[in-house]
Amino acid sequence: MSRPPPIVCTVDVVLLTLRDDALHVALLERDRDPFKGALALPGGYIHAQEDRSAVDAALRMLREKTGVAGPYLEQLATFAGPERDPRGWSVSIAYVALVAAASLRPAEDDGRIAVRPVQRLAGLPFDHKSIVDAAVARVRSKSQYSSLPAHLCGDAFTLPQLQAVYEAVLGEPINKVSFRRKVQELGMLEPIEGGLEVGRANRPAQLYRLRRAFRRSLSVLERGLGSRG
Amino acid sequence: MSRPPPIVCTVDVVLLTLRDDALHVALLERDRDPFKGALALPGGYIHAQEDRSAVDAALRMLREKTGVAGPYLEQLATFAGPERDPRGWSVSIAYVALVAAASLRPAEDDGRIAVRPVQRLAGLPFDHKSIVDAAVARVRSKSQYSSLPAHLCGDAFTLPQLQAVYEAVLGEPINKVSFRRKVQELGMLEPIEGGLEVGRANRPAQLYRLRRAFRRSLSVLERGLGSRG
DNA sequence: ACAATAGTGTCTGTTAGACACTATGCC
DNA sequence: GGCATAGTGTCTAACAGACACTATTGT
Repeated sequence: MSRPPPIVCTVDVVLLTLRDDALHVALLERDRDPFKGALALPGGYIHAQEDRSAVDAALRMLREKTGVAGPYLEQLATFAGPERDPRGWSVSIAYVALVAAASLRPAEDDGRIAVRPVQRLAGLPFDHKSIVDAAVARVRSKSQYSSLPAHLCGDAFTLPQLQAVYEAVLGEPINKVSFRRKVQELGMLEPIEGGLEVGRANRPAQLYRLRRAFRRSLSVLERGLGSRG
Repeated sequence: MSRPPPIVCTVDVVLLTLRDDALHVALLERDRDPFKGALALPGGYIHAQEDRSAVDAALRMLREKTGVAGPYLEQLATFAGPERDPRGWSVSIAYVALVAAASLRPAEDDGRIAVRPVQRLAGLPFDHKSIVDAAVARVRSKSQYSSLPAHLCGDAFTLPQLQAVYEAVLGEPINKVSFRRKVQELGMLEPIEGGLEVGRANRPAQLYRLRRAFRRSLSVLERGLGSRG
């Protein structure tokens, strides 16, 4: 009765990025059974000796398996039950991480990860499809009223670029004036002095970056973009 | 490397109710070490043989330890780390449950539970204070744009009563007209035919109940009550 | 000059809150 | 009738979206 039951406890990370105006998820080929050889979410056992927290474990998975360091990261939900893993009752603490597309290139070129669109995902082992779906839903929902999509951009970006990211995530066009009002209200950006996008045959756009305070956290609005989604 | 680490895996429930216009949490006296005798959240080990999921485990805790059956229940977050439990690295999947105050009376009268205001909580063992704080924050946040507070009411209630519940949870007065517009928009209520609140020296109020579809789920608005929180 | 996109000013429809009014019970 | 609270009509201020205009680059 007072002896802990034999429950497997893991952390899985849904690492999302934007490519070709569509959300993509980073997957790894499993190197052991069950589902050896299948593409699955980066994840693994918590190391009680090493990890100081669950977030810590998630960051370790990302670092070791995908080379990604210091991304935006938040806990998604915990998936648990006797059916989700053929080895028996298991618990997976799932996290969502967002990175700029460029951050995934090295690991992808090395063949260490595969990047797949979140639509048309099939054949994922365990309940990883459900976990990805939950992550995408969370990201879409939070994008309506927070600075979250900015974490899909690189270090410097223009407002039109940021708007395109919001539109890709939300899946609908946004009014330019409203968008800029909201970004102003969010107050998470600072202009880069003298930084302009160059090389195109039009008026260059001002470059911005995330303010230090919002590099790994969010700015949130009372009322979001008025999407009727 | 492939052997699961010795991690304790538990479920804890923050069972909230409204009393005297203030959120209260249900606590149990711990009957064993660590923290024997202290008031703590209802919780315990997942029973791999018995529980079909984490929600299932949470419902079992509630039923066995507080007598509460069929409340509104949602996953809150998972708290994990080496410090939160003196026995070592532990994982607690935390849930929030809401019930009408009357539902707690039997267990409270039997001395099986203690009901305490969520403000002025002190001396909780483990990281239970943090868990309660997170639960309260979640409830307040979600109350701004959903039918969640209705689960703190009994089976039948009037709109003025429901508004008082929202105001107690949100901690600020709400405009009557706006409130009724939002409730209408949420569409989670149905009037009880011929049901009127009686016995008071004024015009009686119409009684409502939650529509069947919303008995254990939420109705959500695009834009919430315009609180400037 | 022209093409193309960045960025802004302004108008209008929608929505939320204030206020006041009517409705209906008990005494 | 008077009191108290339920429930509604309506005005106004705030806000979001549409539109059009100006700004600034490369060619």
